[in-house]
Amino acid sequence: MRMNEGVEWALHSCLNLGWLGPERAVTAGRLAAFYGLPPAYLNKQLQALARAGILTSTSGPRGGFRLARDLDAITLLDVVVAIEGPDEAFRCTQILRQGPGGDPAADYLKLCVISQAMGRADLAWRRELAGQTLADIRATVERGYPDTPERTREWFATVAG
Amino acid sequence: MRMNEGVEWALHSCLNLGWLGPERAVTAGRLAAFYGLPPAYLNKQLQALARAGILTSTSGPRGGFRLARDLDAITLLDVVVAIEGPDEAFRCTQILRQGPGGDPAADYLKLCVISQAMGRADLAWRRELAGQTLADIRATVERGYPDTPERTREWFATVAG
DNA sequence: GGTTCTTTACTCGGATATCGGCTGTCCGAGTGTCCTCGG
DNA sequence: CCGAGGACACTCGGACAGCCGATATCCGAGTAAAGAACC
Repeated sequence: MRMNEGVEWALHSCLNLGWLGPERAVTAGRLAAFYGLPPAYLNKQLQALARAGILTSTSGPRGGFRLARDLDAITLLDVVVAIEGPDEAFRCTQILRQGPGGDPAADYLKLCVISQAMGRADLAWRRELAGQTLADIRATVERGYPDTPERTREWFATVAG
Repeated sequence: MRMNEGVEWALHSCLNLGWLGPERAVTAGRLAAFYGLPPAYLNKQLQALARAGILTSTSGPRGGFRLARDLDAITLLDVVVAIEGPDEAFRCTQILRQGPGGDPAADYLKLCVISQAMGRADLAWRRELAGQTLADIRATVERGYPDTPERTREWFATVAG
């Protein structure tokens, strides 16, 4: 049960986009170079964010990605779902159907007590993720490392891309 | 981010072992036949439960698996960790080290705000899993389906294995 | 000089290889049982 | 009849393939900008 590595990249990239502001679009290559990530693969993740409506993408020269809305309207869950998909980790395969006394027509996703319990745990996880926005993260970072926004802007302004 | 299918099998098998009682050991083949699962693969999962101290295993004729302790001392988290391993789903790769201003010696597992936030979500998930024992599950099942214990015992007693 | 058209270079987007881990299977080590043989 | 020894069959345990999804890469469609040509 390993989460897609792109989730981490996407979260950090969204934060960076937040510090850079929505004026300019930033290419996947620039965002990848910031952390030394494979550009084409990060591009794939950013595409997923665009499909989910978290980013907007523009092609051509001076194109790239920018935030579709402010960071306080983007939760951690939004990003995770955009990359990982909406399915929960535990998937009940309804093996009770195969057992003695099992009803092939029953919906054990709802009936199976184990499925319910695992669903509650998944819900607690999602609730925690949905309770934190990227603006919260940004605020915490800026409180602990006040020069991060300026350094980030500087890097994207000076380093050739 | 898909959970190992063996977790579902392990949970259901532990419940069945709880209904059958600790007097007799039950073979992986019998437990697998109950749901029509591949016997050798279920055996692999049960081995993991034995390594984790949830089950005890005995070889030879009249051997098999039995519960190492009562169901009220086995949480859902115990079973999940036994099958999936102790690592959490989100693994911070500390990409901040590679970025400008990154400290190669810093422990970003603790410092990175994103890592902290994802860790909190994982903790909420684990807390929910640890808060429910298999005895709770058993009680809920018996409340909704009172004849399940007897039917299960009957099946294991009558069906040849 | 201004406007329009063409060329150009750049970026996203999806299609295409490659790799690791879950899924599934098989055979050997160990062990309890049953039978046989001897006392 | 009773006990000891041995053969046997059964089960776990770990070692060995197969397959699917994540990882990583590449090339084409579309586009905005820059330059050239024309008015």
